[in-house]
Amino acid sequence: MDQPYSAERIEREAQDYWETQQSFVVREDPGRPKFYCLSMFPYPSGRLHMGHVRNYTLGDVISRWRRMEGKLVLQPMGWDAFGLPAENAALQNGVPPARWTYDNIAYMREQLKRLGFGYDWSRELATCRPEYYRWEQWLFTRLYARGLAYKATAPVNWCPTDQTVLANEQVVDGRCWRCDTPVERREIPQWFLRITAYADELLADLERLPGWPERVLTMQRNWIGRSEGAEIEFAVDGREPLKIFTTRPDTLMGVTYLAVAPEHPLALAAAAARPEVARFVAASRVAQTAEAALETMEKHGVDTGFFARHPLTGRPIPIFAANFVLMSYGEGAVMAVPAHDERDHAFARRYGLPMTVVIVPEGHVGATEDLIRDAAYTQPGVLVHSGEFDGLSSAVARERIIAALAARGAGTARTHYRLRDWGVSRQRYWGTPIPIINCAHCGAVPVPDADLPVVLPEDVVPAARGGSPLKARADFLAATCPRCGREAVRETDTFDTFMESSWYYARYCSKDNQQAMLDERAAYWLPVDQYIGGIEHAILHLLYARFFNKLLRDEGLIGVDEPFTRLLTQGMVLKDGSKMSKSKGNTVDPQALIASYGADTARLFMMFAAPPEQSLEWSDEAVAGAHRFLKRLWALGGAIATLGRHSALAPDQALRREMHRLVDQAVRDYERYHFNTVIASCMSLVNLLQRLAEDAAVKPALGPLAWEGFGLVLRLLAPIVPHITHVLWRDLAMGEGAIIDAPWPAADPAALVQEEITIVVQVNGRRRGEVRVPAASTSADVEALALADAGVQRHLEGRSPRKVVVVPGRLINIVA
RNA sequence: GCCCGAGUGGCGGAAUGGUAGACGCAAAGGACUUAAAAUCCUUCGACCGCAAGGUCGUGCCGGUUCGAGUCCGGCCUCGGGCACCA
Repeated sequence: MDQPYSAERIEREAQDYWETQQSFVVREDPGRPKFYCLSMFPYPSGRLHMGHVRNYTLGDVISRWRRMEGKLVLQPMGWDAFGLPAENAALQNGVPPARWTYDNIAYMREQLKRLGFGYDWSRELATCRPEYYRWEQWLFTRLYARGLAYKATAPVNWCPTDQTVLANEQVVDGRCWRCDTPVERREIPQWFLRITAYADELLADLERLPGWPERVLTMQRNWIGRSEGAEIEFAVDGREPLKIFTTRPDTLMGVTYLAVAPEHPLALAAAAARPEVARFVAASRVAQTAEAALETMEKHGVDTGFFARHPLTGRPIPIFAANFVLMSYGEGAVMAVPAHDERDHAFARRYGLPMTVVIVPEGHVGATEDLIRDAAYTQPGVLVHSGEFDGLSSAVARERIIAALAARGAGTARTHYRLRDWGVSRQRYWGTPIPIINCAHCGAVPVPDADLPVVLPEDVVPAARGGSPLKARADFLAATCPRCGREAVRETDTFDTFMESSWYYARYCSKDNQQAMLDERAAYWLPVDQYIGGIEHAILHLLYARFFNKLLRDEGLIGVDEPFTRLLTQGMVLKDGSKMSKSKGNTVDPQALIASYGADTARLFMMFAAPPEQSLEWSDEAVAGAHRFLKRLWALGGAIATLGRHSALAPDQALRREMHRLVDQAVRDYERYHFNTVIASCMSLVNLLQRLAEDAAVKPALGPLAWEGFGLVLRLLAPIVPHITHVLWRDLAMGEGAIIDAPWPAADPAALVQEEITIVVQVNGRRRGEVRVPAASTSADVEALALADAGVQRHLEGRSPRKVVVVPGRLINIVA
């Protein structure tokens, strides 16, 4: 401790201690309160980035803090190891995705260890290992048996030059990122999980997640998008009727056309007869699948020449083919009410289609056409031009119109979800093989349990063109139909990587079990008490994980309804105001930070620079500032060591009160997860203790107070900067064991008692002074003192108070 | 286009509807030093004033309230998500 602060030495000593003591390896103990703290596992991209450092520091701070509070803490770590970047890397350097991934994991594991995170490494898992994904395959076959997995067609981005499916990310401005060819939309058969069967429960259970940020709950609610409406059948002369869904059955009498997808049988039939429809259908193939692209593209259409019959009036309604209608959503057809829907309005204008106003605001006078001159009228209102429904409100009309449809067998009330079933097929190599054998006679047959896992060959280097390399692997492809025993071929599609990340939180509990997916240990640890990750996962990952939890529950594998009790969504790490990214060239490598300042400085900076949920602006100067604080803390330890530890004299009460006030503040801020203000309080404590240590040289009675304060601040800082506090605690012999096992501190309530307090005095809401009053003063006492104040009298300018508002213990406002 | 957030000193940020700017960074001045670095001390929202003190100030416009950074309505800008990046 006489030596200057050396992060490298200190951090090695602390980490050696945790390693030899196996400090973070945990076993279930039903007699103790458990705390499962989980950070979203990383994709092994090669090196940690600042977002990881922030995420994992937050998780580690919470874990260590709960442990000091007396909880049995599980904090595991693993690797979300399947995914597209490994294939992209393979294209660049010819290394198999497996090799690249395992090398990355090895490097990043060392980085995590160097940062001092308290993980139970005995539970480490990588999702690309057969012993992990075999259970995912097993679960899929169970879901298939229960009808929760099924096959249907869905659109993909297709590059006609490379003859391959592109991810949305690989489509740039509507073109292939490699060869610049305009991307086409293709409908191909794919596997789906029936998440919509759980839509109601996924929506309802959001109410049972008070530990989640409100904005995430709102986003999920909107994403699921439950809406009440009607399913309506429009008869088509000489063809199958069209089934459509609408949330606005009250506008039914205003329907002036229908629109079908370009791939719809009706559009294809029209294309055979009319060249302009054929041209339109062909042109519509050049399109993307992303919703953002779909919503912002030019809306085009063409008259198919077919007519539908209005279900109530029998009036003929023209049917258009339109590029914004997708075949795979619903029935591939929509009804259009241009007077009351923005998109229909714009489309009708473009093609000179009629608009009929059927809803007007209550009390509307004048021509109804004026209502929709510039835009559709989308609010509810009163019905007009709707025959027998005229004069009804939108709400009543919905019921009546649905009843009228039902009476004719042409429609029914229906609940609809924006949420769509989850397409889990990927036409890629580096993923979990879908455990299906395609037999010419029996169709898609699930692989029997005894034949699982279906192992992905790891010696493959994928190519840019031509789709999955598994199609060229005879050893992988060849299979025998489990049902009829004839020759068959294995499914070559792999799972969406969101599948693996949807249940890893449970597998950590039973990681070594080769006989079952999960066991009783999962029952002990689940649910996760605290989950921590980026806000960018607010919808997809978190919704899929919630869905999987319910699937696992319904398979009898776990007992809880929701996987994550509390959720912390951390903000991004920015530099110069924007997200760090290779393309922007504004990245800062955490490795350099660790090398020059050490893990504690990195952790301290990350926790101090912003509250967890906000974005964090990178600053080299602020990092240096964090390091400076650690040097001061170290030097303070040296100064404290020279002071007397015991004294018969009473400590300075005012100083002790200030000390415990700061401790109290820090403890409260831990509860709120405001680690930046925890650190602010600790800095104030260190400032106070520095002055105190100087004064103690001449006033020995201050020695014990300095020791007390230092013991408190070390423990408050221990979760954030565990290395330096470990060594200082040990070298100053602050307690029996290591600081990681020391009890969590609390402010001494006796020290916090004040005899006199300061009350702020306002006149008409503006601060005009303050008065010192005994802590036990009544409102009347405070008012009398405030009114006697010279400054108050001056600002009253002779007026008498009309009203006096007293906030006990804080403030008095005199209104004159 | 749709859904969800965020905007406070030169900078990061603090503030259960109750003293706006805690804590830190940067900057300026000073101490120590032959000098520099390191360290320590002081000042630090804008404007008026010698001072006491006062006025203005939390993206913009409006509202609720004794009192609004905080609540409500409308805008602007930036960020996240939009189902095949993870």
